Amino acid sequence: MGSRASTIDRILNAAEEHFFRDGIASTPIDAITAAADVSSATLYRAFPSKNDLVSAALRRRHAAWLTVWDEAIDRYTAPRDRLLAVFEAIDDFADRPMGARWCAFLGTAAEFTDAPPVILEAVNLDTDTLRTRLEQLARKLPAADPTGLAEQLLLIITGHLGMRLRNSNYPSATALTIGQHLVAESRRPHRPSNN
Amino acid sequence: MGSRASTIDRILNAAEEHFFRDGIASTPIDAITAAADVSSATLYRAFPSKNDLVSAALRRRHAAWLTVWDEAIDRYTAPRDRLLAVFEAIDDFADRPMGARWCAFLGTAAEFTDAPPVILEAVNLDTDTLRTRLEQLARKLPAADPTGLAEQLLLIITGHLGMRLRNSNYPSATALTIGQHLVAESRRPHRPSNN
DNA sequence: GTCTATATGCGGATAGAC
DNA sequence: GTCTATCCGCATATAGAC
Repeated sequence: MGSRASTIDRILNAAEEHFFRDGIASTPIDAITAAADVSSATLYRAFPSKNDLVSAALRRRHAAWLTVWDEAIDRYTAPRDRLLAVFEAIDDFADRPMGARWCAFLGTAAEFTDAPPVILEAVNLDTDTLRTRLEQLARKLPAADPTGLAEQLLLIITGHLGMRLRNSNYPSATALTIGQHLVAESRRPHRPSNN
Repeated sequence: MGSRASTIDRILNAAEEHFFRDGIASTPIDAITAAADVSSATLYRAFPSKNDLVSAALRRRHAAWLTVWDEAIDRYTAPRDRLLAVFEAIDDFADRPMGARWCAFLGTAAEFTDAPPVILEAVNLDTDTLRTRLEQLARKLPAADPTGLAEQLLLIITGHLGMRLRNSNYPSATALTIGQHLVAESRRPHRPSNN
């Protein structure tokens, strides 16, 4: 404390804050260098291109998200609660200083039609991790189709994040309620819908 | 047929196709003028600025969406089916020639941190119409809380559209299944969750 | 109404000194 | 490693002719 963050950390802090709040295309490199208090030459020495910087910021952010999520999961013991803790984790993550406007990964995916490989991989890593870990958690409870339940929850999470574009402080209650319904419903052995 | 579309229509066609597939910031005006086969002076005569063109394209698209949605609703008579027809309409709309990569309105909202008023209004119009009409349809069936059900469906719709960013041809089956569950569940009189 | 030509400003990236 | 200064290309928008 008191000692200044390293050059690279300052750049990544500024990148995360600006890219994922204002958008990548809308954030000139100058905004990053100014916020990090480094020259453009220094930035380009550490990160060969703007896209490389985006990728690095996404990867660091992904690691931070997994930590927050793990902490939320570990607050509970019942498998159902540990699965639904993801909604609490999303709130916790958004409350951090560098919270994105809606979702850094979806936002990045939305900005690129053909994302460069370094960026595409970082985005896909997030999706894959979400899906895989939701499925692992779903397997711990008596669900007829854990894979399907995980997919449903992934859609709900994506929907909740997307709702922030329609209303910047969208509350998480609706997503949580739907999640609870789906978990309850998942016990039944596949009743294909004509109610 | 055979007669060429009007200048304005050609511009709007090109705008819709490029803006909502490639992104607004990533689409230079030159790409629009080239596709519409007009000069930049002609475009700026019809639309004072790029933002005005974005707004006009959004408004025309919104009207087209409502038509497709109405057609889907009118294929059914049962209130439940008329409510869930929104998922069919989304598929129909995406299958059109000028289908967006995920959603023109959410995509536009994602690109602007502080959207100019003309654009913000066009985006909000879409959200408001979705919410209002879902609620009207929900009122026709025996739901304990039609407003809440409409909100849940809006979140599902947003989630389904957002999933296209994770997987460009995301099937609508998951969203429809969740929608069916929620409609079925909505008959019960508010059982707040500890199952 | 539509064109050609251009003014004007900005953004990503680099050269070269220290 | 970090700086200052700058190259180069591109994007929005306009002037003025036809």
